[in-house]
Amino acid sequence: MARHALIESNPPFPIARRRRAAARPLTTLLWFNRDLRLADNPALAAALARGAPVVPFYVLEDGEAGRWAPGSASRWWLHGSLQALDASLRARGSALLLRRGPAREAIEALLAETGADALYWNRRYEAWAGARAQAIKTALQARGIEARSFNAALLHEPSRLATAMGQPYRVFTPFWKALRAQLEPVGGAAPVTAPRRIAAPPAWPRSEALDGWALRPATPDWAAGLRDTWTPGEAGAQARLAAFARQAVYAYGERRNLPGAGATSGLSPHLHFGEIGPRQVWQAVTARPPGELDPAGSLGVQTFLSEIGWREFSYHLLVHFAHLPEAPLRAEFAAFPWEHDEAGRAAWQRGRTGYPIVDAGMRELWHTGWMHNRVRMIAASFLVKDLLLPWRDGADWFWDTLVDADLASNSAGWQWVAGCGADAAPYFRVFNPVLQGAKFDPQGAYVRRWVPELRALPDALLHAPWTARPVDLAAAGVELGRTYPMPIVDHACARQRALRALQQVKG
DNA sequence: TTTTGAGTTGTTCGA
DNA sequence: GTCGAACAACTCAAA
Repeated sequence: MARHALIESNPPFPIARRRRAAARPLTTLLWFNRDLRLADNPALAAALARGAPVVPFYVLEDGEAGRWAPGSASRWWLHGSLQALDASLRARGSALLLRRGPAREAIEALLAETGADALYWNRRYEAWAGARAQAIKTALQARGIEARSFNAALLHEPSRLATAMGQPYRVFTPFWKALRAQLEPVGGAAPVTAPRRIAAPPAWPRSEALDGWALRPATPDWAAGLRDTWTPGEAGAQARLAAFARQAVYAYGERRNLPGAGATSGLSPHLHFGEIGPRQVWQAVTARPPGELDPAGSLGVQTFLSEIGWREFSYHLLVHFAHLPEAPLRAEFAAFPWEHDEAGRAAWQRGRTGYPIVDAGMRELWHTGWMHNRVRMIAASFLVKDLLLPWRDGADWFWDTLVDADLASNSAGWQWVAGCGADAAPYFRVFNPVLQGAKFDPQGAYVRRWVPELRALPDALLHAPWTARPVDLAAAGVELGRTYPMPIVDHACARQRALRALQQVKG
C-alpha cells in the first residue's frame, strides 16, 4: 500500500551515522511528541547512548495538525504534562525547550542555534504527522544530519503486521491473535528505566513560556473537574498503573462494565500523551505469574490486555486506512440519511436527553474530561441511532471534550458504533438506554452521582423516570420537563427509524 | 481457488 | 418469568 511510504522506517544502518561513526558527536536534538515520559523512551535512550549533550524540545503544531489540533480538554492536559516533563528533566540536569511550529522551521532553528548533528524522536501515526516527519527526516539526512525515529507508542509497528495475503487486518480477533503470537511471552521488548542524568548542552537556546501558549482555560475556568480528577504527567501515570496492577486489574473482567464501580484503569489519557507506554502497562499487569491467579484474576488480566489490543488495532486501522477520521470505512455509509437535528445534538452534548444513563455519561465527560467506556457506547449509540446524527458530530464533540481524545481510538470507536467501521456492530444492535442502565448501573450509583436531580428516585424508576407515577416523582422532588427533561425521543420509535435508515443504506 | 467458520460489548418477540 | 431464535447478509481470514 502506498500509504506505507508515509510511515517512516529506520534503515538498519543510517548513512549519516556510518559516515560520522569516527567523529565525536556534537549535540543531539531530542524531539518530544506524544511520548512525554523518561522511562521506556527509546528515542531518549538512544540519544543518551550517543554520548553527546542532549537538547530536549517540544513543538506546538496547531497549524500543521489542522482540524486535528488538540481539543480544549487535551490542551489542558498537555499543559500539565509538559510542565511535569520539564520538572523531571530539570531534576536530571536538563530542561524542556518549547517552540511553536511548524515543526520543520522550529527544528531548523534549533539545529542552527545548537550546531546539533542529530535529531531523534518517537513516531506518531496520524497521516499528517507521519508525512511531516518523513519530510524532515529526508531533508536532514540529505545534509548528513542523523535523523532517527523510534516506536514508543505501540506494541507493534502497523506497517509490519499483515494477514497471510499481505493485507492489513480488518477484524480484531485475528489481528490480536497474530499480534500476541509476535509478542509472547513478555509483550515485546522490555521497557528501559528512566535515566538518572541527561547531559546538558554548553548553552541553552531560548525557550518559549508555557503560560504564553494559553493551553489552559482562563475565563471561564471550566477545568476544576479535570484538576480534581487527574494528575497529568509521568508520575501520575505510573501511580495509576501501579494502583491498577496491584488490585483492580484482577477484577477487571467482571467489573469493567459497571460505570459506578471505578473498576477501569483510567490510563487512557496517560497512554494518549505517552506519559506511559503500552509495554510498561503490559509488564505491570502480567507481573504476577499466571499460576498465582484464580480464573477471575486471569480473565481480568486477559480482558484488560485485549483493551490494549483494541488501542493497537485502532492505530493499525488509522495507518492503513488514512481516511478513518473523515469517511466511513464501509463506503456505502457515505449515503446514509443522517438527520440535522441541532436541538437534539445540543441536548445530547449538555446531558439533557431525558435518558438518565446517557445524560450521566455526557455530564461525566463535561466535568472530568473522561467517560466510562460502557457509557461511551450507550451515549454514542444514542446520538447515532436514536437521534440519527452523523457519527462525526459525536467524534468532534469527544475530540474537544475528552482528555484522552485520540485520533485512532476516537475515530475507530465512533465508526464501530455507527456500524460503518471495522468489525462493526450488526445494524440491528441498537442499545436500549433503559435496559443498559438497569443492567450496568443496577443500584444507580453512577446516575445518582452525575444526575443528582434524580437522586431520590427508587432504583426501579431511576433509568426511566417518565414511567414513574406522579406520586413517586413528587416524593423524589422530580418535576419532569422542569427539574429533569422528558425523553427527547421515544426509544422504540427511534429504533425503528434507525433500522429503516440502515436498511436503506443496505439496499 | 474455493470453502468454511467466525465476527467486542444487543434487543425483541414468541413459545 | 425464562429461553432461544430472529434480526441480513457480508466480509474477513485462514485452511
